[in-house]
Amino acid sequence: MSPISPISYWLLKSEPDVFSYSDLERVKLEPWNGVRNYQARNFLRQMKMGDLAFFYHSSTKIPSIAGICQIATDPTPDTLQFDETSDYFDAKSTEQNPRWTMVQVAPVQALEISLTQLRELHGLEGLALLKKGSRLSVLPVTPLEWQLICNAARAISKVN
DNA sequence: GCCAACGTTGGC
DNA sequence: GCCAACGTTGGC
Repeated sequence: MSPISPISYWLLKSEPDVFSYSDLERVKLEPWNGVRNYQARNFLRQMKMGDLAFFYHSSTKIPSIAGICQIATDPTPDTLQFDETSDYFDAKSTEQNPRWTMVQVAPVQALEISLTQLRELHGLEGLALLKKGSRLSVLPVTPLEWQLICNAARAISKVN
């Protein structure tokens, strides 16, 4: 009776100096909070528990996808928006009408492919990550793009 | 460290 | 509602 909805795919950016994929493997579960951009927030709100995401390392020597993680919860209000001591506090947010959203993420597996290698693939022309000037920290990936990237990353890791 | 691109803020 | 000024992001 309950139709199984297909999972969706995403990409999450993180600066590895702040929080890396290996940090996620260590802690096992991490709240993806502090997102304060409406477009990124709207994507967070579309996530469902069980969705998969690439974990992308930005602002680092070799910007890369570093692993796959799973969206481990449905979206909930970002607790930091209510915390007056947090940099992410938002005085305009109320418990009744929260403005910002978070999910929790869990590691699935390490998977490496650099931004340069991604740019060399054909079929990623629509991927927001590769668009000039794109600064979105949470963005959707189509099933085709997902498969293409996973296949390419595995082919690369066999060569190395 | 530079700088292009983008988002936000605030005066008008 | 416009837009200049400013702050941030993130690749290079």
